[in-house]
Amino acid sequence: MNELSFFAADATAGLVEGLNPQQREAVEYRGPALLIVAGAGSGKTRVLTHRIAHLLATKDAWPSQILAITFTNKAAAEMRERVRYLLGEAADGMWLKTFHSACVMILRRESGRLGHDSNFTIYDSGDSRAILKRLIKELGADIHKLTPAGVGAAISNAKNELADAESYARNVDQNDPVARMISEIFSRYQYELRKNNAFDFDDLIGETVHLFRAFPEVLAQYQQKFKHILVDEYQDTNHAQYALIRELAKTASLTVVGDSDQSIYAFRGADIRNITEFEKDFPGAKTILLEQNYRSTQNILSAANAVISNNFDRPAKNLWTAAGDGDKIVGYTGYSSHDEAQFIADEINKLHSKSQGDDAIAFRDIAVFYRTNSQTRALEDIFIRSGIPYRVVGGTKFYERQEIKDAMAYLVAIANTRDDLATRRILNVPKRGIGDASETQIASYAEKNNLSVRQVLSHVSDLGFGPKITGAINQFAELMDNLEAMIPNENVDVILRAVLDRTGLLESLRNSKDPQDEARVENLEELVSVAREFQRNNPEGRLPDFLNEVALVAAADELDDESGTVSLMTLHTAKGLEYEAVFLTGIEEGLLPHRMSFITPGGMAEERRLFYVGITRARKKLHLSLAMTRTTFGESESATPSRYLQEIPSDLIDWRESGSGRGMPTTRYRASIADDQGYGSSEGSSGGYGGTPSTKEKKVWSGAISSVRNNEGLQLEVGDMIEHSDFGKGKVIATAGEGARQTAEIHFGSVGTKRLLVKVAPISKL
DNA sequence: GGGATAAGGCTTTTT
DNA sequence: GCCTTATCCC
Repeated sequence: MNELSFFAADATAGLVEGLNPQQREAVEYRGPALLIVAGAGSGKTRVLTHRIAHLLATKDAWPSQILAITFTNKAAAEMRERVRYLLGEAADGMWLKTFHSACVMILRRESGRLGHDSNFTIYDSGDSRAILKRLIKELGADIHKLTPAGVGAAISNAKNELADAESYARNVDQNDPVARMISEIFSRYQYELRKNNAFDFDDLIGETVHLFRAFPEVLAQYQQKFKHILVDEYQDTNHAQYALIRELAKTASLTVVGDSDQSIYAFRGADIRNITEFEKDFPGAKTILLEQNYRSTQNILSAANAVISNNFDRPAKNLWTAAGDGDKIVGYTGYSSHDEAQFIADEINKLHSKSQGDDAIAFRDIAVFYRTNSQTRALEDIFIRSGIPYRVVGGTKFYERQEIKDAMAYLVAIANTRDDLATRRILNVPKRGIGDASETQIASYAEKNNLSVRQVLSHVSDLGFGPKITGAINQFAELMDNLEAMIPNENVDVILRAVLDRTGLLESLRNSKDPQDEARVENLEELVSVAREFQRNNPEGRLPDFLNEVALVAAADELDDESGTVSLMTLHTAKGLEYEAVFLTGIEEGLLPHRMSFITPGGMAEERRLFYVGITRARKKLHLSLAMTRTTFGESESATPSRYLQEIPSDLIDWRESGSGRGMPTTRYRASIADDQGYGSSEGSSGGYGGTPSTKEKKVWSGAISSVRNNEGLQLEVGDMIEHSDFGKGKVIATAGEGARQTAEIHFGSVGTKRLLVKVAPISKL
């Protein structure tokens, strides 16, 4: 149906054509507050885009008066595209952004009031961790067993609750030395951010709220601007985001869309009460339920409903579909994660094969989900071997690669000269003879004289370095000045090119013997294309704009709909997406639910929602798989099926036989977990399968699957001949210790004599 | 200053 | 099993 033609006939009728009554009401309703409870697959994106288009078509709002918040940049771009299609023209001036990018926009304009320059840097978690690591070391906080990740989480949680370092300190038990240490680190961390002219992810939201509260005239400006505010995935907003919306929506009409059953970001501060208590929060709010699912077959929905109904304390809700039952869900239990992966690869090949005729599913319509990123290893191994084209979405991200971070650090350092973190990162990259000692000296001079590291570079004569180092520093300072001078006039890709060429970054990689460096060169070329692409899309964009965009890319943003590859991603990344065929992997106790959730209040319910999100991503084919043994830490441990599996009515699942002839969790196993709803009480319960594979079978598998370097059991004696993967043949001349701790002194001829830990050394006995 | 090697630590999920 | 750090040596 061509919605455009309806629009031509009547400005608004076409916008509700083909919608069900609830959807239609959600599009047409006008009032101060509207909550759209949108079950999985109930067409909420459609409703949201049609509502925006409807607001514009009825002249209830100008584009510039609309603020719509989505979870990812990709969702925002998609929504803009769809609104444009519906209206037949671009709705320019509309703010269609993520929370973070909307806040960046505001902060860039108003940063002066907060003591920042408008060219501030956005620190990602890696940057934060680097600062925290240094502070922990400086303060000797490691004696309290404080880790950068741990302190970072504490600070992040505080910021999500809108606490700053001072208020955090006030609320801390002063008799608790650990708590006092954390609040000290918090305060110094915040000082570092300010000094470097930087915000971390949480600050983007929190500081915007603080800005609005400290400067009512600024808030008033934005309140006047936005007449309609729409927020997607409202169940995953945290307190800071809630407060932001609350401030802005005081004078505007607010629409929120969400589903409390899909709230999966509690660990990031998401507060499910934001949505469950919306009606209390905004008296007179209208609530509309979307319960008809247009995505999945009945079997898939029934499984999803059955699972989620085990969460108590949730508003009753039942998704239904007019589509038929469809195929049964396929279950599979493998010996090992590699066996599981092999099953998935085989199934994917079947689904994709031409023998399926018109039902053949394209690779891009197939997705594999998992709980933790480390699960990709086995999947990738097997997919490569099976020749299945795949793409890992998220995970070790492009921008987290060392060479990319180095190149980006140059760009950041010239865009924001106050950013010492960036400047210090590249001071000696590539190697130019400014080592650790010199760097520390420069940094402490900066600290003493209240200068940025960059400024110190031009005081080099005061530092008393020898001529060699002085020369290197001067050269570096001049290079940075020249690059910086390019910013106002040159395109981003040109500046990046100059960074790569003039700093010697590319050259040092090209001359390197490390084979990995070849890939790094390619990655840097890829970065240049990214910059070029950015410049094409944003002809007016300057370097700081590019840095913004790059800092805020989300995992799901990388998805390329056109690619002919299977997508691999975490369950968290999968939120909001849908596929013809879905594989849910590692449905085991300890993985889903994850063992960390056993000790987290509400963890079991949140993990169940995660499972629910995964199930509801599937349109036609759903596969649930697990492994009997899983390798963590290189140790192979036996795994038990997830308690969530037995929440699915057994007639919905067709358990395929595994290699052992035992495909499904047995009755005995089921009985053992049947009444287990507590937190973690099943850990250690041995239930297991009708019988775990024999030791022999296990050995065969672990041998077949891995290139594990583990010489356990290998005992060496003086006089033995061995071969080492790097040093070649050698002769044992002495040994010490026993078992796993045995060491051996081995003479390798011309290479010399080495002392090695027998268990882990890459050696074999001849 | 810089490279190589071995010991130690660690994994939940992300903007 | 993989990544970061500590230590040794050139």
